[in-house]
Amino acid sequence: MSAEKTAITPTRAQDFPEWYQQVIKAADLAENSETRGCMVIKPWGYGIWELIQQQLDRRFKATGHQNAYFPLLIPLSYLEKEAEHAEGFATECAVVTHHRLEAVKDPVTGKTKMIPTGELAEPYVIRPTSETIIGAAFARWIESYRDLPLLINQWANVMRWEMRPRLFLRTAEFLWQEGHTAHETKDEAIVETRMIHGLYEEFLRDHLAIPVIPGEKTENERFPGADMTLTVEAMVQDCKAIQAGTSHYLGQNFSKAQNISFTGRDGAIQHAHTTSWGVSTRLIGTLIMAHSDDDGLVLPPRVATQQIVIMPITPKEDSREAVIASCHALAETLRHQLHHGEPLRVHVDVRDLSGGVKKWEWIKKGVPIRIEIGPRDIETRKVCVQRRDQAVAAKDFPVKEDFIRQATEILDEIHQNLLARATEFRDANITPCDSLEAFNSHWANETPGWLLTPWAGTPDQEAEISKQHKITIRCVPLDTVLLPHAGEKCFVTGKETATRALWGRSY
RNA sequence: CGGGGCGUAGCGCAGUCUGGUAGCGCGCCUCGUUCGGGACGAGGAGGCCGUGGGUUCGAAUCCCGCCGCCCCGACCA
Repeated sequence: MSAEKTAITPTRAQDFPEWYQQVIKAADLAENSETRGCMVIKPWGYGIWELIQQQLDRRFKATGHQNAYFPLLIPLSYLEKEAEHAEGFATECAVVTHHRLEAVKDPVTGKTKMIPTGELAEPYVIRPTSETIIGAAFARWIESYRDLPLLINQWANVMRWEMRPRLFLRTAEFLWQEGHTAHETKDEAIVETRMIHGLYEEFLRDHLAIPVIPGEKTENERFPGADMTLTVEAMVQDCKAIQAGTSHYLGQNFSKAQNISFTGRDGAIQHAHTTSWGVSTRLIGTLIMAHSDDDGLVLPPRVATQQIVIMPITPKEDSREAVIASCHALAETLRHQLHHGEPLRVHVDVRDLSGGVKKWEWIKKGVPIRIEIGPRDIETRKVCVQRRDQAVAAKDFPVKEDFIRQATEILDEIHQNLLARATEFRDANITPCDSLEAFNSHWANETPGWLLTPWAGTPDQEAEISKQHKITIRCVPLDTVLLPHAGEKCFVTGKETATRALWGRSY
């Protein structure tokens, strides 16, 4: 076996999209289902989502939001109320038109067919997002300025009839959270929109170890019906951009269309200012592409379904029981430790498989720390520690008690290493650019990084450049983001400008 | 939704041109030898060849419809 052999074929460099699919398969995260464009999320993948959910939910609650649940099916007429918004979704919705199935037996073949009957007077749309149905509820619930702000979040599935699905990144049905809030004033609504934007940025950084560029979408790229769309843009290992989360200020557009109004402090009827914001199972696709390597998945510790896997090494029958007991005892001790407020997630793999097979399985699944304990380790009171952020062959043999003490620190160290690695990669692949010529030639590269340019162009100019190079303005980065400067004059119009646009290919 | 490719065992594929009711590798199960390591040997299980129809004595193979998947576009909150 050659030293270069990788657990995943092809490698990232050989065929990135195929590598991505193979990582998902090797880590047993998800698979395509019989239902078009939809995936089955398997336990190892769903566990990641549950952790994302729990940790984000805690942050939403801490910032004053409450969870609620709204119907999956939205009356068609609700979408008709908000024209601009509805146009943005119209072509990709699944529509429910019947409410009964009738079993009909074919007299010739004897086979039973199910025929939809009972056509609905008004069809329902399977929610592509819930602005309209939640807005209708808000219209009922809000009467006075005293009812504001109304801060609601929903964990749900939504459906968009995607033409080109990709596991986790773009599936027809996906899981997400959608926050919907209503406020008395524009300022308050914008504070909310920005607060959530910041929350997403921190979550990506501190929980998923993904450094993002926070910024605002241009008018062309905005959510249909929004006055302002904020985004967090992640760069993955083929230098493409992934919009990892968005937060929208919807102005009074939706509240006027849906009559979300209230009596103000001055007694006058006013329309509320609303926001909406969300992240989805796409985060899982983003973290796979951001961190994984040619041996498979690499999980950031805070969202690892299991953080530590202990593998008993039992070469001799007479010491077998003692080794396994020792592994369980260590696991139990570790489970009593807290890592960012949560008990360590530790698994003992007692399956009767050869050690090498087990070890590689957990490498491919991306477990942050692997522990091996054999008869010799019991005698020396040491444990064999291997880390997913280090070379496969790298091993450390600390005294067991020392490891127990250091376990949570090692997890944090792994997190920091992943974040540092991803940040370094991102920064190396963002280039300042203020010349049209350099800009145009840049996109001929095989995996072009992002360009940061001074920008004062029109939406039409933006659209033309986008089409020409198959790129988009990912965002206009926030002032607080420190990126290298590239002159003061727009690379297209030559006008002086303080605005910087970040261009790139995206998923 | 346009252009191309493909549906045969859990996975990857051969067989299709030149019809004669299925084969290889990996995986899986059993036994044995191994084993601080992605082991080896022997034996075994598993498929109405995507689906509906047609041609034929006979169809994985030929013809027509449908469904699904993959790649490239268009679309993508």
